[in-house]
Amino acid sequence: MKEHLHKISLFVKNLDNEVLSVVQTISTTKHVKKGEYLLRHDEVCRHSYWIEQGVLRKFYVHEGKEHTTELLFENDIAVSLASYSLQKPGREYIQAITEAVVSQTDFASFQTAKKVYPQLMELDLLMTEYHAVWLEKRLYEFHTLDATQRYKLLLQEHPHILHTVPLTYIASYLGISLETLSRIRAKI
Amino acid sequence: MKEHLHKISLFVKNLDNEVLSVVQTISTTKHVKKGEYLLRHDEVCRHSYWIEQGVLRKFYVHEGKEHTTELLFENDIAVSLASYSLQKPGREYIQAITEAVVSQTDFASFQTAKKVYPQLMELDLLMTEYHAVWLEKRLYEFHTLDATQRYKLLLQEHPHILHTVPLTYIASYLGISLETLSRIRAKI
DNA sequence: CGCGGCATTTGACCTGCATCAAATAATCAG
DNA sequence: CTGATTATTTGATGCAGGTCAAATGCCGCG
Repeated sequence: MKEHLHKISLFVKNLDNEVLSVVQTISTTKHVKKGEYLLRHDEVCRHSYWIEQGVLRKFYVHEGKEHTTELLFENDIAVSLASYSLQKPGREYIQAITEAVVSQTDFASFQTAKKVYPQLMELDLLMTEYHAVWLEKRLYEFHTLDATQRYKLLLQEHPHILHTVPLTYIASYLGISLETLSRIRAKI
Repeated sequence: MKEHLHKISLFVKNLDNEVLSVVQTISTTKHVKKGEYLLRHDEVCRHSYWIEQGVLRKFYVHEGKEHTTELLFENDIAVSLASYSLQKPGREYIQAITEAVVSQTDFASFQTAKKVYPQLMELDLLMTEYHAVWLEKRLYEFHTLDATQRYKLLLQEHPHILHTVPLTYIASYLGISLETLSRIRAKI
């Protein structure tokens, strides 16, 4: 995962100034309050959000229960891909779980810009590849690690997570009940 | 998922002939025998395989046990993304589970072609988006459906699967033991 | 300071699926 | 056709993690 991120940031570093300024033009900075939603179930995801500050989560509701699919931190990109890529309503919510600052990019504008600047098409590809590989990793972890191992790994990858993310969301992200998470924490 | 595939095939239909012929040039047809491997653990995935005929599977081995991550049919593309996108060794195997015919495209050549023909870059993006959305769907199903429901859904989406794919691989793909699959089938 | 409301823990019990072992059934070479 | 081999089923048992309920801790606030 590290290598992928490195490849992307290298690519961004080498972008032409013209391209960078175009991206600037079609993006706007947005301040969001804790608890605020950037996307709701059944809405079309018309923006991608580059997180400058704060923590967001992505989740869906199934049988009255929230399932957290992603926890998003600084420099992550929040977008509901299924909805975004086809511009049709999706099932996911995107919510700020702390005060946050995001750079919002409009889907349509970015689409147009990509046609004019192939570099942006390539960047989009790189980021989508990264997302796909991340999803594969997540599936892999669910199939090869038990709850305790997944919790430990999460702490390792995000040492500060306990300060910013409530245990409910962590449990949900790990795919376990709050009670089980509590027992895991008691044990360690 | 259907819409995504439709979008992709529409895009391919509208590709310039020049671009199509370039793709032809950098691809070669390959006949693979049942059981044959197109990729092994720790190898770099240097090709993508467009399946013209037959069935393949993608899997990895963890603690001596095979985990099937994908079952691939006609018109699917077999590639180990984590390995392919960074051209580094990966954990996955790709194996033919029936006699098969695939069109093999070289990574490096495709990379070059994409730079020359932005349409190919766009196509790659569309396919990668599709793959990512498919992975999200798979995660969703693991978290919201029990083993029986997943089995039924698989049959619904691939009615002929029982003819071509041994139960071992189906169980492994569903993330359950062979015994559990057998009990599910007895019950229905 | 004490109270109401939320977050977290603890306990008792349950269930889906894994594992191990053994019995059948299907397949195939000779 | 027959015995060996592999695929599938059936049975017995165990366990990770779920659910429900109750207890405890932790505020902010009047």
